[in-house]
Amino acid sequence: MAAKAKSKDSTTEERIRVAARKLFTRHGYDAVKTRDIAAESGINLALLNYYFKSKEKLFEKIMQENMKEFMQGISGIVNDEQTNLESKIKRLVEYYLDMLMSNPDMPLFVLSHAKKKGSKLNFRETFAQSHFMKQIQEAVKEGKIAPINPLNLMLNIVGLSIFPFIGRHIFQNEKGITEDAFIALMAERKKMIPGWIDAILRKK
Amino acid sequence: MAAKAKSKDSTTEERIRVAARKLFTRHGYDAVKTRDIAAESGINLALLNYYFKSKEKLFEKIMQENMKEFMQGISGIVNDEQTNLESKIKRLVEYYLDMLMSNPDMPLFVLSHAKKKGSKLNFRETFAQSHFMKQIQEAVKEGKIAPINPLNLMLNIVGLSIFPFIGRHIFQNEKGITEDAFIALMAERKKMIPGWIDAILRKK
DNA sequence: ATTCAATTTAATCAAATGTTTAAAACAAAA
DNA sequence: TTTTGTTTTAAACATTTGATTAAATTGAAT
Repeated sequence: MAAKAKSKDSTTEERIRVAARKLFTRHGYDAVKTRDIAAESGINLALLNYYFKSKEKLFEKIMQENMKEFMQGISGIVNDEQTNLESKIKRLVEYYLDMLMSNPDMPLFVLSHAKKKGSKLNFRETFAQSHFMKQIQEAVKEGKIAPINPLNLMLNIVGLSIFPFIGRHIFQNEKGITEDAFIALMAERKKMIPGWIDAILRKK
Repeated sequence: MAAKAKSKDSTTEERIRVAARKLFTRHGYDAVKTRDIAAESGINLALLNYYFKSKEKLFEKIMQENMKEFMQGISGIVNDEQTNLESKIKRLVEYYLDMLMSNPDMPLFVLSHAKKKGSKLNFRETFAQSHFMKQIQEAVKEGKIAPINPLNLMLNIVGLSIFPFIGRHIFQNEKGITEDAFIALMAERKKMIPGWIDAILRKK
């Protein structure tokens, strides 16, 4: 029974998928070979084609998963009619910081592959029809916040949240900060970014 | 004479270097094949090895060039003792926006490869000993700006400047904004970012 | 136990890839 | 014109790569 439960938790297909996700997310499509994935998942090379038909098909699957995870929580937040603008901004920042703390390679992967057909990722579209966008426009009209191009606001929220993960290797190395310091820095930013965005919005 | 002048402007080595820079910057190391570079530069495949010894050596050369360009103007700006804090921020933003408008693929390349040995890119180090850093610390001490971790300030300046280029494919596509709109958006940000940073620094 | 389907294995295949080789072509100097 | 050095060319090489194949093994149903 224990053996059966273990088998259920780790099917061959699942092991391949997990290994592929790890490698593709970190290194991208071309740098990762089918033999790398086979080794990482502890399977025979031919099983990759047996279960996923081709390297490319496997990659597309991983790409969809990553894009979905990157976007998944956003819709709920930006379309929630029970929260105000300030709260939405805070939740967006928290969503990204939490997600990326557990998967720091994700944004670089997502942004590197956003141009591929099939990626189906459109920030602008997601925000354009949202309740969040309405709230911004109303606040500008009521003079509660400084006029700002909604796309710029979106870029600022996402950029301030994501950029440190994308760029972490340019300051996290032997001459830079440690892994622990990076984690502390991100925790600090998680708290500070909503305030920074607020300052930008209230700029005179 | 005209033929001689032309030959001087376009040596085989130079043509290979230019083609390689274009392709590597856009697509990265593994996705670009030696035959791609040969085709792009209009040379015989073996010349790549004749002039640069190996694909890897050529890539390292391109990587150094790109890293250098990415960092080159910064030192001058952050160590200039004749300009104040506000002016330095403005010039940093302008430096990046101008550079990246003419080479939008650069940041993704630089950040993707920052972890490779030989990349010799360290933001934190560049800023840590700078006059800019001193100015920040003094301004905080004098209560002129809100206390802020200098690394966070640096990340905010660079992130707000660079992120739209890194992320442009997630909002610049058939369902998103046009190339012209992107250029206009960047021109707008070039003007707005210094003010946003200022608002962040003066946040109460 | 037998049969059939599903999964796994190891070898093979065809094409791609970075590199090397040797000869041809070119350029410069004597 | 000849010699020497440099550059270019096309073919070949050795290895890598994604994919296929056929047989063996395993698992499920009868």
